[in-house]
Amino acid sequence: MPPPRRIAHLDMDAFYASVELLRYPQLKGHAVVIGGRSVDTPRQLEDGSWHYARLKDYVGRGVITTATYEARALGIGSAMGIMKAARLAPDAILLPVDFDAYRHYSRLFKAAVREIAPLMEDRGIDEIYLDLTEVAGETRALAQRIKDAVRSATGLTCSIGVTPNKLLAKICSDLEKPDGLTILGMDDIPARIWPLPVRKINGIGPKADEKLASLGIRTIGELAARDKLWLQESFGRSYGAWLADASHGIDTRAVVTASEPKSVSRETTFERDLHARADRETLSAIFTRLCVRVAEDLVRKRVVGKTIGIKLRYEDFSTVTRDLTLPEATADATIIRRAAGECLKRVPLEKRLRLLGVRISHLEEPSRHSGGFHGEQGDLLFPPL
DNA sequence: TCTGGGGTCCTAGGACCC
DNA sequence: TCTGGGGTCCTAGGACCC
Repeated sequence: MPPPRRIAHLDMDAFYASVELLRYPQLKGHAVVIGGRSVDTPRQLEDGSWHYARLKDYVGRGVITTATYEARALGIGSAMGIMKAARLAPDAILLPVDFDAYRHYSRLFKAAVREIAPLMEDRGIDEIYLDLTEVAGETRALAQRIKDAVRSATGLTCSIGVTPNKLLAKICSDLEKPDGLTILGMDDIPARIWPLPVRKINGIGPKADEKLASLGIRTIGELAARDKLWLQESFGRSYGAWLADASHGIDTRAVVTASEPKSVSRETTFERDLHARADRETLSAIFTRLCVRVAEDLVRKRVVGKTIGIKLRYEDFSTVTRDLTLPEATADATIIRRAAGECLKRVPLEKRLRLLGVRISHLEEPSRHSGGFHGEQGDLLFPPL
C-alpha cells in the first residue's frame, strides 16, 4: 500500500474584503461588504474624515461578493442581493469590486506558496489545492510555514486543511476559519466529518441538499449510513455512487497543475428589464458589445472557438440558451456576432429580458491560416422581429 | 426592493455513420 | 419489409462552484 497522500486546501479568509481592509485599515472591525456595479469609491472629506457608501443607499440589482466576518454576523452572505442585505444591516459599508487589486494579491500569495509547494492546482482567485506528499517537513510545521509565507507576501491570513485527499481538505480548510489550520486523517472521519451537514461536501448544492433532507438525511454521517445501492436508486448511478464515496471521505482525484480553458463568455444583467421590440437599439448595442468582448478575450487567451452560444434570462428569471457550431473555429467579432444573431432567431422574445450573454466553446489553438484575429466590430443590428 | 458574472461538468435525445 | 448496436457530434438544460 502506498503511504497516504498529504493534500492541502488553502482558502484565503474573506479575500476581497481583506484586500480592501489593507487599503482602508480604518475599516477594521466594521461590517463591510463588497459588491455591486457603480458603487462609490470611498473618499476623504476636507476635514480629513472618510465618506463611504452604505448598504441603505444602494439601488440596483447587484449582489454581495464578500462580507467581513462582522457583516456575516449580521446575517449577510455572498450572493445575497444588496437590497436584501440592506434590510439586515442598513449602515454596513459598501465598497465597489476591484478585480485588478484582487488579482494582484492572488498572484502574490500563489507565488509565495509555490516557492514551498510547487504542485499547485488553481481553483479561482482565492483558493488552491496543494499536493504536499513529496514536500519535506512534518505536516503541521509545513502548513504553518505556508501560512506564514502567505502572510508575509500579502499581509493576509488564510485557512488550510491537510488530509489524504481533496474532498476532505476542502471541508477541513473551512473548519477553523479564519486563520485556521486543520489536519485530519481517515481515522478522524467519524468524529470530525460525520457530524457536519451534507452541504459541507463540495458538490452537494442546494438541490441535492433539499432532496437529501426530504429523505431524512441531514448530516454526512446519516449519508454514510445509507446503502450505496439505495443512494444510486434515489440519485442515479453515478451521482449516487459518488455520494456514498464522499460520505466515507473517499476521493482519488489528483491535484492538477495545468488546464486549458473550455469556454469563454460574457454576460450582463440590465439595470431594468428590456423588451426586444421597444428597446431594440439598446439591446443591439449591448449584444454587439458582448460579442466584441468575447472576441477580445479569445485574442488575449490566444484561442479560437467553434460553437457560439447565447443566453437569455427573462423577467421571470427563467433562462434559455441556444448555440450553433460553425464549420471553422474563429475569434472574429463579426462572425461571432452573426452566429449569435442566428441563435437569437430561435428564441422567443415576447417576455422582457433581464440578462443577455454570449459564449464560445470548443476552443482550440488557432491554425496559422485561420484569419480569426481581426476582431473588428461588426455593424449588424439586433435582428428585427 | 429578490436573485452577478465567469466558469466546469453531466445528462439526454436526435442525427448520422458504420 | 423489419430488425440491430455502437460511436460521435450537436443541442438544450441544469447543478454546482468561486
